Amino acid sequence: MPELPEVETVCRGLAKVVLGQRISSVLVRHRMLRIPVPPTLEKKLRGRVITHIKRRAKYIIMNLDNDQSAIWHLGMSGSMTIAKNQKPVEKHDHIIFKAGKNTVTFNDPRRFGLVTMDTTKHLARNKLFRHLGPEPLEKNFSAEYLARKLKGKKIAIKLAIMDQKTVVGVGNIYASEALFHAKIDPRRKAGSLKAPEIRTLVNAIRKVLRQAIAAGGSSLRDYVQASGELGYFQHKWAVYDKKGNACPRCVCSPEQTGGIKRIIQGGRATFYCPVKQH
DNA sequence: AGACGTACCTGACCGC
DNA sequence: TGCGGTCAGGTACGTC
Repeated sequence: MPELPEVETVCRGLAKVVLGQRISSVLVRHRMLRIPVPPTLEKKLRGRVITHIKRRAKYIIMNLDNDQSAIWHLGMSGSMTIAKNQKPVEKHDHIIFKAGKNTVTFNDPRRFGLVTMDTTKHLARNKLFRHLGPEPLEKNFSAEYLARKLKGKKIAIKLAIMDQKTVVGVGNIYASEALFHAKIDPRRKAGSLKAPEIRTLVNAIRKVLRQAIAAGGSSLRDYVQASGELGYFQHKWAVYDKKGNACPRCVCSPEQTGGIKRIIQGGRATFYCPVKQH
């Protein structure tokens, strides 16, 4: 599930509980994630206090009091769970650590996720972060920036905004959602967008991400009492996974037009309204 | 350089 | 019930 809003929600949930806490134990049950879990992970985490937790793109960064940082990524199927009392170990629980009185579990069936370590001051130069574009919710992701970035590009606009070098955090769901709100056809060549369309798109990306974060935040209130699983919240998509349906405020009849369309771009499903998006 | 395609991995679901 | 095929929210890398 994790795109930017989910990762942000996981980050906030973790911060609430483990920030300032000391890690007393670390168990790694499976070392072959997207990249191997560093052999020194346990040693570098155990006994350390978590001093900061933040998100960069879809990565979670935990700063420790030894100038080291743990870098987490949830991949396609990863999750983090917090429990006051350690629950039974489940299949695909790869990393389990205790911070203060809580136990945090990283579970990832497909193992596209990762955890690694780096020196905190070297983070920006880390291979995982070096090529990343701006954060979509920060000021440097502007219409002017995006126009410059898209200029002359022949790839479809949907693929362009999913490219983490263009802007980070926009995954397959929010790419479709943002383009729907901006009324832009996902198949358009990125370089063909006019300045006003780019401005609208920047605002639409911001809007769908902010709304999703807000939805996640509201589901966080009772997170420990509930399942303890962070970042998995109900959300209403306008077009994603809605093939054949009427889109919100639909002006056409889906019986005649076929409603929301599903196509494949770059091997991934794209959903859009052929009537509203041009 | 940019545009593609493919690979990594497990599980859920669907039709036969 | 079993089996094969397809699909899934991400990213890196190889090839043209």
